[in-house]
Amino acid sequence: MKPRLKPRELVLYEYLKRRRSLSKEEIKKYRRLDRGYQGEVLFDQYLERLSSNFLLLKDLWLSHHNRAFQLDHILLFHNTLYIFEIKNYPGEFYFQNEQLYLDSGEEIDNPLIQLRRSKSLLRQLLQQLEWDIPVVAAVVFINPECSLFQTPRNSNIILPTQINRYLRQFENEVPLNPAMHHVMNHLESVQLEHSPYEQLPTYHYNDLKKGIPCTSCDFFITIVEGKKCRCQNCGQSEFVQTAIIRNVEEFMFLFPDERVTSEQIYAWCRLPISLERIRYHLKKHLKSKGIKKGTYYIQ
DNA sequence: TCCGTCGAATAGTGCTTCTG
DNA sequence: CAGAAGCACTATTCGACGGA
Repeated sequence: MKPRLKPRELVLYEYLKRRRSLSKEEIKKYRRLDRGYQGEVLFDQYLERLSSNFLLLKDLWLSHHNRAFQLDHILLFHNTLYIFEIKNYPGEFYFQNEQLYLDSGEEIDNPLIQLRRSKSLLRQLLQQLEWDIPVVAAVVFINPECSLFQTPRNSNIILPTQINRYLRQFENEVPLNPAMHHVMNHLESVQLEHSPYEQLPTYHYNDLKKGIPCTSCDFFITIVEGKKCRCQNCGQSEFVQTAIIRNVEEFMFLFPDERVTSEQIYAWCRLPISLERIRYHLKKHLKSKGIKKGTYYIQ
């Protein structure tokens, strides 16, 4: 099973939090994204235990009549599609009049409404292609510390304690209809590249702390010993080349429009090593474009 | 056009790992 | 175990740029 990729927004926050302070709003958003991602990874682990009579699509953004919708998990069985929306909320919640509230009484978005919309749009998308495939949808509250009260009956909500029992229904599935491969390939081919609702925080090169963050404690690496560099804070050591390339990837992610030159990366890594050494690794791990002055590197 | 500066390429060095 | 091969790194060379 292909590992689930972290959403771009989450990766961006992880990079930014090491290099500048986040605002309260940014911290809130970062935590929400991280929790969501952890929930999806957790559900992936449940699915890994299932037999192999199904296909799985992860993290698809689709669009039908200009209305975008996201599907965390799509499972394709013999002749049915299952879509699951994962909620990793910790704490206590209750339903009242089709609305979802925090224990404190604050109303939050009802995932059932979002799910209903996704299901409807997916079904329309399939119908347009003349695929008459039933779609089953459910919201999975995956956090073991989540309690839901007054859950509406037949509401397609799966609570943490019900997940295993729910998934057991798939154990005796008949072999997959080969046509489902076409459905999967089609859905993959029409997926949107990014979330249309993605709101990336703004940041500027000059505001970001330069250096290479340690892989285990985020402290900036300052010690180079031979081929390895070491974190002064936790002692974690890493090959200089992997640390540089890791930091180059981060630079490319943060500044996709900037050219990766040896000088640029020399300043970005801020390691006590020569510019030539940086250049050596760039040349080795990336493709160089241009000659002499102005040479830059691409993946 | 000349010349100083900057920056990339390249040849060379020393160390490690592989192989017969 | 010795020589070959590969790798990481450095010193030097060479070319481009730009100001006078």
